[in-house]
Amino acid sequence: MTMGRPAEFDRDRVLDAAVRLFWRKGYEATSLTDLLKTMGLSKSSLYQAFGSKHELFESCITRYRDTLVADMQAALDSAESAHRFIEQVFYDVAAETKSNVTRRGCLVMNTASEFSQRDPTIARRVSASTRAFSKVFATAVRQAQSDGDIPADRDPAVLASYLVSSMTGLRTMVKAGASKRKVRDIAKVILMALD
Amino acid sequence: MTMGRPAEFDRDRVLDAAVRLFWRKGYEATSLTDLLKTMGLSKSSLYQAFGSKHELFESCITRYRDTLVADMQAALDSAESAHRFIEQVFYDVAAETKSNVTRRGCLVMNTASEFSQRDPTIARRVSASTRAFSKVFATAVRQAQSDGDIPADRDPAVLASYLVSSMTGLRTMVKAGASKRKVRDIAKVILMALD
DNA sequence: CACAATAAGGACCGAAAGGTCCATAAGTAG
DNA sequence: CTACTTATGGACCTTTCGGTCCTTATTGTG
Repeated sequence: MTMGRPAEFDRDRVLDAAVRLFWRKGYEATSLTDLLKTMGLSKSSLYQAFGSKHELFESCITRYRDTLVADMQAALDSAESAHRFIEQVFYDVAAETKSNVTRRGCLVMNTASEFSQRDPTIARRVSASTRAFSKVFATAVRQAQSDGDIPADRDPAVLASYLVSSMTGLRTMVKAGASKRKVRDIAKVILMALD
Repeated sequence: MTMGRPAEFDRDRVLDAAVRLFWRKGYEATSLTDLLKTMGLSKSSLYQAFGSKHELFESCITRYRDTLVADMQAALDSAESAHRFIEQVFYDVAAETKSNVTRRGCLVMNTASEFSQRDPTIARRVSASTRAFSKVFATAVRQAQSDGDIPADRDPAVLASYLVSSMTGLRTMVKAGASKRKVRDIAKVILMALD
């Protein structure tokens, strides 16, 4: 079996570039030309490696989800406490207010908002990703409960969903132009639900 | 001064049709052809009456905001209490779970998510609309405070922003495929912040 | 009735969309 | 070195995009 010519690009690297682009501009507003330029490859390469714009997008959602879940898990593991981790996640959103680069919400929830409705394939991925995020939060909540930072009688799954929902809302507020101050005030109220 | 031929369509009627379409599909995914069909008018009429797709969208945002604010205000006025009004607004979101027609979030926040970033004109409208929604909530909070249903020491403006943020998150959860049960559970946690 | 003013229909436009295809380049395995 | 396999670049294609413009229809006004 012969191997043929090897690709000149690293799949994950160019996928990350595509993720960033979709993340910033959404699916519809991102053109093939945009993608080609950002990913630094030719049309043939893109189609051969990823199939189509739509399939590329699906791969991006998956990659984004895997990366984010891993990052969250790592942050949780290295946090001084699970409760502190949850707090930090929300206060970090306030930082997104300033920087232009990060004022883009969450790719998964942006996608839910943009066209989860019209596209069953995407809908399934969005739903799966939401569950994955929720799972990390649920772990954090349970941990915080055994630390005594969250009342033991609260349902971890419900609180986790609440955190995902609140996170989504807060990041959308950032996109809507809320000030750092306002974001922090809202975060404070959100976190009160854990007491 | 002569008057010329009168338009065959009612401006607000066709605007409402456009609102519904943009609301469901977003800006980019809505084509002129879509709009023409839904609004039931010819290309010339649309351009003459609304200028361009972009200007039409701006008009839609404004119309949506005015309608929604009026509806909210009316619901608040006719509610048995301000606190009950707030509760109802959130539990109503759970109803959006089933019906296909209303699984579309809030046009303003969808817009914030879709392309508020890239478009200063839209960003200003989104921000203004967010403030308008917040204002209604703030009124409700103050009213509920004087009713004794919300502690008097809470900041009405902050709570109002929190409600807008939470509302946005919750409606996005619906779009992401959350079940009615889950939406109601989250709503319950959200409302706890008012106690 | 004639004129002015506006609406409506639809042909038309350039640009850009996503996608295909083919010739050529560049590797690997024998 | 040859044969085979895959990658790459770019020409090309169809469709649709938002938008313009000109003609024709329809109304109010004097």
